[in-house]
Amino acid sequence: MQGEPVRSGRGRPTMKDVATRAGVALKTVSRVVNDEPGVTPETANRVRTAINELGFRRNDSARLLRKGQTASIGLIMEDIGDPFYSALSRAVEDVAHWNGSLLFTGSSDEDPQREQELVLALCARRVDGLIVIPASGDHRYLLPEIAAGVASVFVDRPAGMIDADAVLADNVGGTRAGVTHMIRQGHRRIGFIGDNPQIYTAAQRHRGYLEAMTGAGLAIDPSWVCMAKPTPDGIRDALSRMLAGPSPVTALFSGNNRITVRALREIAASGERIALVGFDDFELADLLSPGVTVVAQNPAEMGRRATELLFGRLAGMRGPAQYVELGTKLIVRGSGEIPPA
Amino acid sequence: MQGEPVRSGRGRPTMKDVATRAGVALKTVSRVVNDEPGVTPETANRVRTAINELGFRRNDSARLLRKGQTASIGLIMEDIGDPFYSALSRAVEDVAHWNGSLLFTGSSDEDPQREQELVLALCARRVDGLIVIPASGDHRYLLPEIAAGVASVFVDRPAGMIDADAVLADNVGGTRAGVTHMIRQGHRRIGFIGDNPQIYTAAQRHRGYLEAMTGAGLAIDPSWVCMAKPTPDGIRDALSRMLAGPSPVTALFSGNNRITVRALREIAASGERIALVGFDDFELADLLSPGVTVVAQNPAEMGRRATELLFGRLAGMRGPAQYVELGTKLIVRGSGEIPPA
DNA sequence: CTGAAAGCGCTTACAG
DNA sequence: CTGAAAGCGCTTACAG
Repeated sequence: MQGEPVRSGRGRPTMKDVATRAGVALKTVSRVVNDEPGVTPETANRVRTAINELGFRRNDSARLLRKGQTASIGLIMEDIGDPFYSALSRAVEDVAHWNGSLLFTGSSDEDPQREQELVLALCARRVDGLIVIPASGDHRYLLPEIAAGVASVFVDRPAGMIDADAVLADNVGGTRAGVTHMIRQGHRRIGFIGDNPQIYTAAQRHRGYLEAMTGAGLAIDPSWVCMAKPTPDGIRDALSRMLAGPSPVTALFSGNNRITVRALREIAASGERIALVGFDDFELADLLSPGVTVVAQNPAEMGRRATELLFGRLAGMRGPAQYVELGTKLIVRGSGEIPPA
Repeated sequence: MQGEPVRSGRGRPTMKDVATRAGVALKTVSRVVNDEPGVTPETANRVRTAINELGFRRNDSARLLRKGQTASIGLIMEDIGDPFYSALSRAVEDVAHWNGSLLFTGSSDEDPQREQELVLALCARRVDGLIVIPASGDHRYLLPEIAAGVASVFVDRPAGMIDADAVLADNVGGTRAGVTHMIRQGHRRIGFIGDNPQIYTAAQRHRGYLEAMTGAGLAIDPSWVCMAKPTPDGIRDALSRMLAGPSPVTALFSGNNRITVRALREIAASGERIALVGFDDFELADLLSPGVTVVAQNPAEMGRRATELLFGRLAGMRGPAQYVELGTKLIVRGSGEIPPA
C-alpha cells in the first residue's frame, strides 16, 4: 500500500512534471499524449521516456473539465441487486462502453428522496446523461438540469410531471394477455396481487387485469385484489383472503418477479393448487414443477433501447419526447394452464 | 429537450455568473454555497437569490479537481448482470454511499484485457479507490497506480503477481464440506463440474473436491471431472460422459451458480436421478423439487467487507495487505441427500 | 466581513 | 515544429 513517491511533491506526476523532465513545454507533452501531429519523432521519444520514468497517467477528470463534458452517464434504479435491474444495467453499460462513456450506478430503494439526491449528485458531477428508473412521481426538480443540457431517458416508468423520453413495456397489454390466458383455461375467479398503486407499472398492470376481467364479462370480488407493497406477510394474508372467502379464486396473476416468487413460496407452503401467471420472467421458472407461465418483458432490450436513445440525444438528435413501448411475451410453462378446481 | 439559456453564453451558469448577478466577488459565492462562515445574512441572501434565478448548481467535478480527490470509487466485476455480482454490487454501493462516494461499475466479461482497460480508465478519472473482482492473473499493471495512492481491494479472487488486500470465500473448505456431505450419504463415485482452472475460485474448489475424495480414500476416475468454461454444450457432454462410463457417478458437485443451474437443466432433461450439491446459493433453490442443497457464500457480506476495508485504507489505515476469508454454509434442501442408486 | 490572486491538471487559441 | 498565455469552474491562501 505504501508507494515510493515518483516526484518531489506528494501526489501524482503531471504534464508539467513530464515537461520539465523531458525539457520541453507543457503543450508538447499534451501533443504527445493525445497523438496530435506536429512533434518530431525525437522529441516525442524524449517525452515518452519521461512519461514512463515518472509513471505519468493523464488526469481525465481535468481533461474533461476543460473539454466541457465528462464521458460518463448515470443510471438510477430501484435496486441493482434485483436481477431485473441488473440485467438492464448490463445492457446500459454495454451501450455506454460502446460510446466511450463510463457508468455511474445508484439504487434509490424506491425512495423519491434518495432518487433525487442521487440524480442531483450525478448532475453536479456533470454526467452527460441520465437513465432513470423513477421512484419519484414528480421530476420537476430535473427541469433546470435538462434545460442546462443533461440528456435524460426514463425507463420502465415515465417521468412524473415533465415531458421526457421514456422506454416502457406494454404493461396493460401484457397483463391483459396473461389474465385472458387463464380465462381461456376456464377460470372465472382470478386474483391479482400487485404493488403499491403509486408505482406506474403496478397501476398499469392492475388496469390490464381489470380490462381482461371486464372484457370477459367477469365481476371482481374486492377480496381478490391486493395492491400494496409486497411484503411476505402481506402476500400471505392476501392469498389466504382470496382463498378463504365464499367465492375463492382458482387462479392468480402476480404483478412482478418478486411477487411471483413470494406467491409461489406461499402457494407451495399452503398446499393449494391454483393457476398462476406472473409478470416478468425469471431464471429457473422453467425448472419448477409445474413450470411458471409468465408475461416476459426484456430488461436488456429496455436498457439497450433507452441508452441508445440517450446517446442519440447526446449526438444532437432533436424533436419532441419519444415514448417507446416494448411488447411482452406470454411464455407458457404449466402453472398458467392448471384448470379450475 | 430544448432549454432556454440561463445566461448569455452557452452552458451552465458558474459561480462567476452568480457573483456578477449578486454584485459580489466569486469567493463570496463560494462561501455561501459551502456554508462557510463570515458572510452577512443580507449578502448571503442576495447570493442565494442569484443562485435560484440562474439555476446554478455547483460543478463538483471542478471542485473535486481542486480538492485533489473525486469522492468516487470503481467496481470492476465479471458481469453486473449476474445475480451473484449484482448482490455484491449493491453492498459496495451502500458502503460507498455511506462514505459519501459515488460508484462506477464495469463488467470485464472475464477478459483480462477489458479488465485492465476499465481499471486504468477509472484510474485516469482518479477514482479514490477500486474494488476488483479480477479476470486477469497479473495485476502488475496496477502497481504505479497503487504507488500513486489509488486504494484497491480484491474480492472473490486474490490479485495476481502483486500483494494487495483481498476478501475471499473459503472455497476449499466449502467444497470439501459439500463433497464430504455426499460421501456421508453413501456416494463413492462423485463428479465435479468446475470452470476454467485458470480462474482462482475454480482451481480452489477443484482442490476442495480432491481433498474430500482423497481424504475419504476414494479414487477419482478422470471422466468424472470437467474443468472448462461452462457452456451448456460442455456441461451436457461432461454429464453424459460421467454417466455413461463403466463406473458412472451417482452424485455431482457443481462449481458455481451458473453451472448448477445448467446442470439442473441437463439432469432434468436426461431424466437421471443423481445427487447434486452446488457452490453458491441462488433464488428459488428451495422451491425446486427436490430443493437444491448448496454451499452458500454471502456476496453482500463480501462486498461490504471489501468496501469497508477500502474506506479504511482511504482513511489512512496502514499495514501489510490483509486477507479476509469468509466462511461458507452448507444448506441442506434435498438434492444433496439423494442416496446412491 | 469581503475580495483579488494563484492554482488544481489539463486543452484551446494563438504566436513564433 | 514548439511554446507562452489564457481558461475550464472551482478552492486555497492570503490580504485588507
